[in-house]
Amino acid sequence: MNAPVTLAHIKTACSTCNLRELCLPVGLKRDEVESLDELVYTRMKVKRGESLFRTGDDFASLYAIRVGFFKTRVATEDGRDQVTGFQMAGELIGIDGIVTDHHNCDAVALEDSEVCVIPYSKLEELSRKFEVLQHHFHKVMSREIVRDHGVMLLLGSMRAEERLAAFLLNLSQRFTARGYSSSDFILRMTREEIGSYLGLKLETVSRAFSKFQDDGLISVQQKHIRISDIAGLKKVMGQTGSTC
Amino acid sequence: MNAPVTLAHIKTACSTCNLRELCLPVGLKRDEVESLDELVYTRMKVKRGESLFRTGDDFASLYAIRVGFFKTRVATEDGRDQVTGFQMAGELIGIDGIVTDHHNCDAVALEDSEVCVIPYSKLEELSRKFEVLQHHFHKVMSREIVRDHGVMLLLGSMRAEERLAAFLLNLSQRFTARGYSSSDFILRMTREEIGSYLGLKLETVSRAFSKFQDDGLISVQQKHIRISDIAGLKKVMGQTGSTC
DNA sequence: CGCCAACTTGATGGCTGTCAAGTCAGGTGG
DNA sequence: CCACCTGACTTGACAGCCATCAAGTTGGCG
Repeated sequence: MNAPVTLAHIKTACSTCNLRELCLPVGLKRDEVESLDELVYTRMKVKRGESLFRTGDDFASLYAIRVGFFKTRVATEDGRDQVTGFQMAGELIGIDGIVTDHHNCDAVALEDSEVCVIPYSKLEELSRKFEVLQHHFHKVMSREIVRDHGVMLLLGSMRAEERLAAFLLNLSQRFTARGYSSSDFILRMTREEIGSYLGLKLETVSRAFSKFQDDGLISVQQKHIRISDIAGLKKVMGQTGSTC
Repeated sequence: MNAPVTLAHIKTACSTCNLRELCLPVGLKRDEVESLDELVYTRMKVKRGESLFRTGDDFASLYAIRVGFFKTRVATEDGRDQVTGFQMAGELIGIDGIVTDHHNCDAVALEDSEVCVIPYSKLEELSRKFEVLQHHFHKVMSREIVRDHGVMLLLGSMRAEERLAAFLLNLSQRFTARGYSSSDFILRMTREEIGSYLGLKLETVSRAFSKFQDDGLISVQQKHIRISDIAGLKKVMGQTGSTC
């Protein structure tokens, strides 16, 4: 009861975090999770609109999102940019920095957020000790690669409405995994950011939302989305169009 | 001279491989590279058109390309597919399989090829022993993620000619790194495969090649490409078009 | 109450997909 | 050695999807 447990320690313990079913500790046993506790020294708050890191920043840590919502984006010299992902609680960002020791994208908070700072050198060190952690970390990176390939498929071969349907279904599924409604949620990003992610202009995104609403698949009220016909959305995503 | 060195051993030693400046041993010291030798037990030949692995196959190994050229592709149930990359000598494929213990894409040889088989469990085991190997493997995965983000940028925000210019410049650079001509090479893939990778139809790819030739940037003779104006290609890639 | 960013909706145009016909190169068999 | 065949490629004509430009609406916030 009176054990010398500091507030800071409580605050940063993976073993007591309510995200442990989603975050790095996924699938680890109780004592293994406890070994992770020493991985996370600090937490950081990032206000909406602020960057957690930017392209070119020195890379030192990965970040596990504890609360909030981020987007990552890459840019070219000539001003073009592309949203490469939207990340929510329990997801890990910053892996892009390992290869060059500098970050290769920007991570921007889309709402007031909080992240666990995971010093990368510490993660490598613990990975050498704990096989399960090592394997889990490799899985996280592999999953990101597979996810990226899925986005390529979307960008390379789907039409506007198919892309948006896929996007909504993906969000829905991820909200479900976090215990939120799968059919009723608030978008944290603008039409323009959705468009950038999907390779579309904001007007096209807006039109597709309206179309889905007219077709009775969803109802849209600005950022508030309610999905009324999941099967219908899946059908939109699946239809190849004209080619037989 | 008469040391009992088996042919098999010679054949699979990273420490004597002429790709060691490109492959897993990149940046490792001599004795560290030697520790990799036990990582690679076998080599495999894959004939042109054959698959090294397919979606759904059990995952057990990564593959380092020793000779040849591959494409990887993902597909949806409804028949759509997308080439996610072209891999050449010294590059590592199969990472997509870690997350689910099953491969998540197909890897098809575009010419008669040879790969080193790297048992994944062995790689994890050695990674726990050798910090440098661990870090290097993480870098390989991180690089793949960063590369994928670049492809997303290409697919999401570039026009047909910009995409093809970027593609040619990327190939050129990778050939250079392997000691081949940067301006004169044979494409191993068809127009359709290039199109799939770039999110374009084969006719559009063909037209863009012809346009580049008319503009004096390259000369095209079926699969034989000669780049005559690298700077010109870079300019094509850089031009944002109309938006200012 | 007014301002502004975000969003919606309409009109128009262009890039690229689609369909079609023809060319080229390499390999096979007579 | 030549004719033929096939897959890959090129080129043209046309159409459709989505970008662009423009105007108006909504909702949040000072």
